[in-house]
Amino acid sequence: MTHATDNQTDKPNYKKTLNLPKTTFPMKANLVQNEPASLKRWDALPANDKPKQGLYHAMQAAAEGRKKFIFHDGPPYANGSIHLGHLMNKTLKDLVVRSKFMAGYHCPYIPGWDCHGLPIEHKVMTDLVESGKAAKLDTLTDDQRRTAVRRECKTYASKQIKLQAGQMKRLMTLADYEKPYLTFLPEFEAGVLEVLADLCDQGLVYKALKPVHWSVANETALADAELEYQDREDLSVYVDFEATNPTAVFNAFDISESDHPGATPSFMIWTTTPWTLPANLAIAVHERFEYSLVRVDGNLTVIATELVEKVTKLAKAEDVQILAKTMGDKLIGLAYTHPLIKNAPTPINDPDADTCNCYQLVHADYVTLEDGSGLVHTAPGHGSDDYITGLRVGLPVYCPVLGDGTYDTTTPDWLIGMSIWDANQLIADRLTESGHMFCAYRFTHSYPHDWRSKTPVIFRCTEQWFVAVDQPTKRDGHSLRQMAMKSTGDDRSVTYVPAWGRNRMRGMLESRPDWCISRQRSWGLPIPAFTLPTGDAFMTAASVTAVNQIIREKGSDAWFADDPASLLEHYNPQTDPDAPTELKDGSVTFDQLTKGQDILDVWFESGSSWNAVMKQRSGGKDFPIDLYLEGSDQHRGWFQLSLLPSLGVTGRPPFRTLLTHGFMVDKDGRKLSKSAGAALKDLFDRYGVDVLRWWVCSLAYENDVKVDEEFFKLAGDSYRKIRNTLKFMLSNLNDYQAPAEPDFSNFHVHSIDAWVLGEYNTLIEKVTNAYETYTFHEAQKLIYRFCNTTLSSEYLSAVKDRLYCDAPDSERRKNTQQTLAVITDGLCKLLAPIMCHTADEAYRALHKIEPKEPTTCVHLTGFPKKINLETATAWPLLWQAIERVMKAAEDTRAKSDIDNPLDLGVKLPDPEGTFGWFNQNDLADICGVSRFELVKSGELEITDLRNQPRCDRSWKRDTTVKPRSDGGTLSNRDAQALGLE
RNA sequence: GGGCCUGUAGCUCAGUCGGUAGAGCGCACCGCUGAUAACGGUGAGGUCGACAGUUCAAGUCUGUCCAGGCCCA
Repeated sequence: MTHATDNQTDKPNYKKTLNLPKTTFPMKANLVQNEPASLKRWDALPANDKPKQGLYHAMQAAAEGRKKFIFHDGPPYANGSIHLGHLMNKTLKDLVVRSKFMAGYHCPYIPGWDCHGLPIEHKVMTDLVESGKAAKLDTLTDDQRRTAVRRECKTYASKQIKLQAGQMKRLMTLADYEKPYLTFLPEFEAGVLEVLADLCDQGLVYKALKPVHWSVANETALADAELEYQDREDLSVYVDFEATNPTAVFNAFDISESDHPGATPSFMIWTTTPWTLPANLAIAVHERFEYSLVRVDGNLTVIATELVEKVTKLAKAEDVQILAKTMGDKLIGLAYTHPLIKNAPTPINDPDADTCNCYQLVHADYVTLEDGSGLVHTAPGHGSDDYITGLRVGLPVYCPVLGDGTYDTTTPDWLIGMSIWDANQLIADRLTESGHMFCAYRFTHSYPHDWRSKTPVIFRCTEQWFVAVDQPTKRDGHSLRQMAMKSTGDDRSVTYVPAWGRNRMRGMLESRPDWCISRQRSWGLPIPAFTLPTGDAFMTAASVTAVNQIIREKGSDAWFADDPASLLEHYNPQTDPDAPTELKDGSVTFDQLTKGQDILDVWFESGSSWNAVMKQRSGGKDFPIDLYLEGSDQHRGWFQLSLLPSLGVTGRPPFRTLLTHGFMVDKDGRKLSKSAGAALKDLFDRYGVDVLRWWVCSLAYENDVKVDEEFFKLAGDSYRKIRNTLKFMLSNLNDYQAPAEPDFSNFHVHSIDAWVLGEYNTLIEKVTNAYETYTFHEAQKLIYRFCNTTLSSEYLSAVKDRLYCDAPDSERRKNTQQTLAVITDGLCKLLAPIMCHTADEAYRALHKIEPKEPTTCVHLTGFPKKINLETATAWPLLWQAIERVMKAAEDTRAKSDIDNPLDLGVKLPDPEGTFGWFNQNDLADICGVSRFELVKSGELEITDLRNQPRCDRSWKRDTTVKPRSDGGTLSNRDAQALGLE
């Protein structure tokens, strides 16, 4: 063999005789340019004989016949670009889809969008007003106008879906994007109405006047999930309501007639919503609290004893004197005079209401001594507690506030037509003038707001449709709440990840009120209810089913286009046991009905997706669903509102496992601002999706997730570490042709190759297990640790010498190359769900796939199988010894002028012969030294080998180095590699 | 105000049944220059949110408080 000589020393230059690493796999990932190319290549993947192509369909075709894993997408709202929250949610879901496939399941995934609802309608209406088209709408009939608005909304939503789907595809998420579920599609709408019909059938749907959260800005009732809490400054007032009969009050306090004070006593109430005072019909006290009759600066008033000091201090009262005390139950039934209204008013829509129980003191359990005066202002038309109290003691449901937030004609003249927000101050002023105001101050508290308009919400009584939570079902008499408590209780029918989701959900189900499912808007699925000439509502299971036949065929626009008679074309009152008698006996015909104006709460639609998508598309097979995965806010949202309909209809929960993730917060742990959460497009372009996915995968997602620019940079750093490890392995496999099946028969149990393959086996087991249990950050950590520590710093740095310097075909080198090939292949597969692009890039480089060949793809493989190979059991002990050696070597180098570890030798005492079977060349390579010797006794010794000859080729100073025939100084191994003696 | 959750190194996180606090990143220093916009080694760095309690012993159990998140009132 000939080789070049070094000009300066005249010695042979051996560099060109080494098997130096070489690969087409670049160090620089260039993700932003190269990821789209991968996406394009995957899109071209054929899916067997199926008409559809692309990676998703190829995977489905490959998975046919496997055990199914049913996973269901919670629909994001079809509005705006996707943001950091979507990044986390969609990536986590994709980790499930991909890891389930790789683990050997068939996991189809249908993406969905929540398309109806206020935010879109609001946006569209704003645009229509701005473009001047809104005026035209006013010239149309109601049905025409709503149809026109709906058309615009549909166009808008479709555009948003296209935008988001494109971004989700760029995120490399796999799903059936050609056939998503959209809540405005007739097929979906029909699936929702099926659920509604079944709930009607179970006797759970009713219409009633109830106080609901009402958005004044949008003139609609709001669901709990449509509220968001914001700080708001309000006027807080303490008001004296004069007793009608002073003597009765004094008697209640057991004051003898001779001691009666000469003034009229009052009852002091506290409220933060002065605008509800005109609707006051009662004052609630707690029968077991003690109340005091107090003289405050000359006035007589009643306050809970415990709160006297607090309240009077607040008002800066100077002279406070407690005259007498009594228990709350003595006060019940005492009458008072409303400071603003002479006679108790009757509700505008119920002129016959009985008002004889108004303006009295009543008992209520919810009275506390935390705030206020211990006497609670009660307005049944404006509060949920108040409503219940009103029902109990026989008060009318009086709500003098109209949908637009102004007072109706039953209020005093000076309030009629006025906005409640303006009335707050005016009412306070009036009370001050009339001497009823004890104290008023402004304060800030957290208050519910309409999530869309960001305006404060009020409680207001309206006619709404409800799903009853405590009503027994006709099926077995169990109420939704009972079934829900069972499913979150001990029967363990649902698994919660993390486990505390169970308690959280349980707490919410325990206390939730009936579900208000109606909305007063246009963009949604109409509630197919009719009004009879008597004014009564008509909606039965059979009528809903009948109308649904039309909707399934024509879509919900038919509700607005068709008349009642044609909508009820398939309805026969004779066969409907719940039909109203006037329809049964024919005294009322269909054309005398009027169509209801309400649409369904969007949560009812998404809450029916288990039926409208999963059951319906699979003919009932894909139910119940294995996994729902969403943010922890969905405990109240989609999770709960899917659970309730499913329990009502099927008697069982729709899901087997609920997995929740936390929210993004800033680097200080604070709520993320809107602007900080945006700008995802930018992140794609700066870091690449593989880096973003790697970052998501690293998150302890069950808690809040801190997000900051810095973290993406760090994720980029560790991405590069993985990439470099892959690159190094690939570059040492350049001259390696893998056999069809790897053969480990000539591997020594004590070899370092066997050791690393043992570590690799452990990795496979732990990582696949981590995927299985959705602990993706564990998988990420294990993979990173394996690349960084096991491979890069331990194995690869040890085998570098044999890869470079051994004869290319030496058994030792070939064994190591086979090891590398197997590990690289397996690593690509374990990484595939996370770094989709890079894993496939490395996999194709490993198998030397031509760039134009599209069919080889790591994503169509599966997780690697463990290698059947024994590993020496003494390795853990050996590594402990090696750690001591490394420290000693570092010590020696620090204390001397030796720089290069190859100038060192090691003598390790091994009196028991524990390490006797290990190859001492392996040990030297692991430590990066030239010689490693096991000795029977003595201390660990690091020797200076600088006076020993150094191999010109491998730079090692082992015992075989000597001058060779080519003029160089070489070790035996290097001489052999060059064919020299 | 209530329910659920979180707080451990500068950062991200482990820490099982209560038994002398761990890893990675970053940082500092050293080496290599045949993984090179790489690679290897060594090291510093902690009142475990605070306070009290139970215990021979508390990051771990109990209580109170502080800070933050989600959901609700």
